[in-house]
Amino acid sequence: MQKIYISDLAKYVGQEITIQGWLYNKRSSGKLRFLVLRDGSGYLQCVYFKGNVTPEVFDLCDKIGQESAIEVTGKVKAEPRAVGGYELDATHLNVLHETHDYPITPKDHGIEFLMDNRHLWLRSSRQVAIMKIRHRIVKAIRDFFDNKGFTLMDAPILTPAACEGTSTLFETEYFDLGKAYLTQSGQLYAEAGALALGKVYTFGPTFRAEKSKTRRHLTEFWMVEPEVAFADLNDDMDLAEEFLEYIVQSVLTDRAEELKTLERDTTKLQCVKRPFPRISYDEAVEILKKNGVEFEYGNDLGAADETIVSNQFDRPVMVHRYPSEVKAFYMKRDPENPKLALAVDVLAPEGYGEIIGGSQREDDFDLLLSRIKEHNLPQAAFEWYLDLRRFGSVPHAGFGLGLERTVTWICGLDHLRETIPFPRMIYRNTP
RNA sequence: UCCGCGAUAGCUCAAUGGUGGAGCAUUCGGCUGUUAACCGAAGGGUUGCAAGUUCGAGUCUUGCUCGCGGAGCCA
Repeated sequence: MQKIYISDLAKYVGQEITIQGWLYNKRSSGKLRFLVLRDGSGYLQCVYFKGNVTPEVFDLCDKIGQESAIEVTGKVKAEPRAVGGYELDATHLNVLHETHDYPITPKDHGIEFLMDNRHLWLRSSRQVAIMKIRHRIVKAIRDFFDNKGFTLMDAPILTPAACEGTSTLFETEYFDLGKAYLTQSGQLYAEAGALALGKVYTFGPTFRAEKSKTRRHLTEFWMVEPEVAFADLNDDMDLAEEFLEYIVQSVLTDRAEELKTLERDTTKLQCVKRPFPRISYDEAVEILKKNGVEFEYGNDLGAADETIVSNQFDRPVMVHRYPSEVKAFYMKRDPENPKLALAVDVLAPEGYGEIIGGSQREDDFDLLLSRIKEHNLPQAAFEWYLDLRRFGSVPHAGFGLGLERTVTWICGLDHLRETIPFPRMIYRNTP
């Protein structure tokens, strides 16, 4: 008997096949048993009619519980009444592992219970859809940069010191060398890479020990950070908007089914086409004032402020040239106004907030050194980084995109904890 | 860290200071087209922990633990 996956059913209409999977749900009506099978590639309703199967098989249908591992055999038929459009006229049922009392039932559950059972929750159709979209986004990220001649050059996860000096770091002992820290950004290493290879990107997990407790923060999250030599802030924004358009359109094209499962309003995603609006920090402050917000010039935009600004547009908006005081030490000052940093934040629409933070980097040795001193950073730890300005320094720029925030936005979720298989948050590090 | 809310059956939730219930799940029975199927029955409880007020506490008070929502910080 030919063993196939549910995703390939269309090719086997009228043929007898076997599928291995798990019992997702079960319904019955008199002499009929409807077993809904999932195999990771899709869902299939298997119909067992009492007159077509042995009494043993029919009894088994009643006996096995949700998530039992099973092997079903029968004839594939097109069936408009069934979800997915196909159905299995089943004749055999082989139980590989009988299961009872599976915790996650078809009714509602609370978030604490679901998070405690994250390892099982991942089997639910909604979580499967999110993971497939996450994977498609990761693939789009890699394809985009690979196709543009970027080299993937990953940064270390164990680092000797803070990359930015502000965020709190996870600390660990490192043999006889004292403390090491889990990286909070691969950027500084990406800069070294850009001066070696021209165009690079890092893509990996990063860690922040901030005691953030919101729907937009994880202590461990994935970030992709491109870095380009001979690029300025405008080049950086050009790259960011092309990148985001590519990601969103890839998901729209290839994960329509999953977006439907999530009941995502895709008309909002279809708007994500170049060019994106570009406004300065000053213009953003004007928008806030027009909307009656009491905003003190010089502060960073809060979550509510970001929502007001992004609600003015139907696609991501790029806010550039922030006051340098609220931005990181390595960002280059605007030559036309040294109080401003050549930074850009990309705010996702629909209130999803910042998904990208980027900048043109300070490429002048003396200015960078003075910033390091202003921020009270240990100069010795940054000597290698200063070397990048000692030897062949050139204008360069890059940005970081938070993967989980991007998945949250594209999936239309209200919390990013569902976008990573096993979220790490301030009050949770299990399972 | 700060502000607010919560913890009752395996799960989701009810219960005026006065005999702790329902739906789902489970078990049993019924139905030849179910779509979170439906109908009937049964089993299932140290009301988060500790103390206090009261004739009497799931309910009121205090402390603790755990969690949720929001803020700040950020991607």
